[in-house]
Amino acid sequence: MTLRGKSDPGWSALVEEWKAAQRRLRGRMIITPLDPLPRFIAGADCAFSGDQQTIYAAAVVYDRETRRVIDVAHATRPAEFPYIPTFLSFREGPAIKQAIRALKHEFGAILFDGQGYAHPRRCGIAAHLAIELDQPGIGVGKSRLIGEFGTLASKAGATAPLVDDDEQIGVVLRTQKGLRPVFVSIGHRVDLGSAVKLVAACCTRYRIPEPTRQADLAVAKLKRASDTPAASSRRNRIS
DNA sequence: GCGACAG
DNA sequence: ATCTTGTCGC
Repeated sequence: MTLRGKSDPGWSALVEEWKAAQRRLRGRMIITPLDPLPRFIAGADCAFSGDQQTIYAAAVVYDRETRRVIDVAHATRPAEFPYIPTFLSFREGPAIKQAIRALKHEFGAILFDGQGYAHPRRCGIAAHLAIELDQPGIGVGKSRLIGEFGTLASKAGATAPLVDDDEQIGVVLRTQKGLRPVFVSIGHRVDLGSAVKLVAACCTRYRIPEPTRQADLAVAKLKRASDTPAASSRRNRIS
């Protein structure tokens, strides 16, 4: 990217290009039940180096039967796109896709950290990446991007529809009693009912479903190992 | 014009 | 996302 800020002439033209790309991807979205719910679920997440110049991504494959992570893959790339609300996938997408493609074990669906359909153009990061990878994908956001929702019970499993412009775009799901809910929306090759069931089925004792949580833990380790002063010194053979 | 705004 | 330990509250 050459233009760096909203004050640069041509910024709005770039924004329109990005929006057009999202609308094209949205046109390729396939909505269908995921049945039966797959046993092996991939999860992906990313983190940034202290100077913000490097993006670390991790992907895992989680076995719902044994409740264990059976595969982990990493990717490290330069961060070349800024964080702009509604364009998150342009920033994190390349690294996350690379990590997912590096997985060796098969999986039947991917859980992403962020919205899928629950996006202004119905193409959040989960939809964007799942469509490009042409794999079943689901968005699991820790907070809301758009949409309104009512009060939901405080017990685990409580849900409320997430609505935007008179359309249901997702489900607000409380995964643990008394904890803040997560925002579930479809990405690709799933329907909302299947998405919510799968996310709920991937939850153990934490707010975040295991595939995504394990990916978060994995990327934290990667970051620690490559972004730490001590680690850098060791790599450079300094004592 | 004034907020809101995934990670 | 990231800066950051203990601490107040259900």
